[in-house]
Amino acid sequence: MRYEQLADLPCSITRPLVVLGDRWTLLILKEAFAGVRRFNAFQGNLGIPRSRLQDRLGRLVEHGILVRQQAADGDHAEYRLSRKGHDLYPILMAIKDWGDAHMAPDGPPVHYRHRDCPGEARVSLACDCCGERMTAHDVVPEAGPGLLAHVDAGAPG
Amino acid sequence: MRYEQLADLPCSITRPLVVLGDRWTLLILKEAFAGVRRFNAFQGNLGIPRSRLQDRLGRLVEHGILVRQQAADGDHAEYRLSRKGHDLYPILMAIKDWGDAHMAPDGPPVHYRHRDCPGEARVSLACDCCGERMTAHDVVPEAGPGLLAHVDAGAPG
DNA sequence: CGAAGGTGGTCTCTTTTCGAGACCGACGCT
DNA sequence: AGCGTCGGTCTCGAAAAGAGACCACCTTCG
Repeated sequence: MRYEQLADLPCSITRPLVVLGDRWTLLILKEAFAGVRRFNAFQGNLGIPRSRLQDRLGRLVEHGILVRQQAADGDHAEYRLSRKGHDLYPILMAIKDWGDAHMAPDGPPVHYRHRDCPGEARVSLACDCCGERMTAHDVVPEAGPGLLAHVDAGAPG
Repeated sequence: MRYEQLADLPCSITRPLVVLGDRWTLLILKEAFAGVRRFNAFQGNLGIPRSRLQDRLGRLVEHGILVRQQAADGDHAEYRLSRKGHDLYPILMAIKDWGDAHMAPDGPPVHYRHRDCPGEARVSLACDCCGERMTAHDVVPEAGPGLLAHVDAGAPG
């Protein structure tokens, strides 16, 4: 039970990771972005045990990342990305960039191409004020409103 | 044993996730980016069981993401980010952006500020050719050299 | 009608992983 | 000697994952 409590920490990296940080969740979401919507499709594509998939899909629905609904044409279930889920795309693309750079000795297995353009999707870290590119060295952490609210609410320690 | 074999798939999202996709690994790396280098510091900050930490650090060193060395001044061990590890930063920042947007009702707990600038680090997905901002809808997957090499090498199926 | 096949979903049983905390040897200090 | 800290190891009970059978429901097709 200790691990789940990490979600209470005032940290916007830790909190998502408690939801996304496991063996299968991000893989399921990757499939969802590839257009997969059906239980058996997720299961077959990933080789994930059915009970595990059931659990993970349920958790993602609980968190509002996926939405479960009956398909319009038939009556089978569909799992679709919500807006919140859709916003996870940069995370997957950042992983993709790293994978291409460091785990793809033969070059990228897949190009994530820009529609109607020779270019390719790439993630970049930049300053939202001056627009300059940034790396970890350029970053200075500083307390924000969420931290103050957390302290005011009587955080332990 | 099935799960580890996902690393053989020609997919630059799947392969990193087999390394990074678990409860603790990305949290450890988050600490590393925050400047943490010592075993006991990782352990204390995260509350991770010592044996687990030992295992994870070892795995990250094996993958060349962290480098273990004896500290110059003393003789205690240090774990530092390699170049490869350093390149993971955009992933953590993408997670941070999502956490700020969807899991921080009181606002960001921490601002990742640009040094000497009022701005803040933000991840964006853009085309590396025309520079246009992109979302999942603008992306078209297309076979790349890594996929062809994988097929030529006699991939199953 | 009844069999076949697909759907999402559940249950059981075994193996693997995780978590908590004691324990260790090496080193430094006093 | 006595104590504290360091990274690291060991044990053991608890939790999670994996495999695969099983289920009810619905279509389709003979």
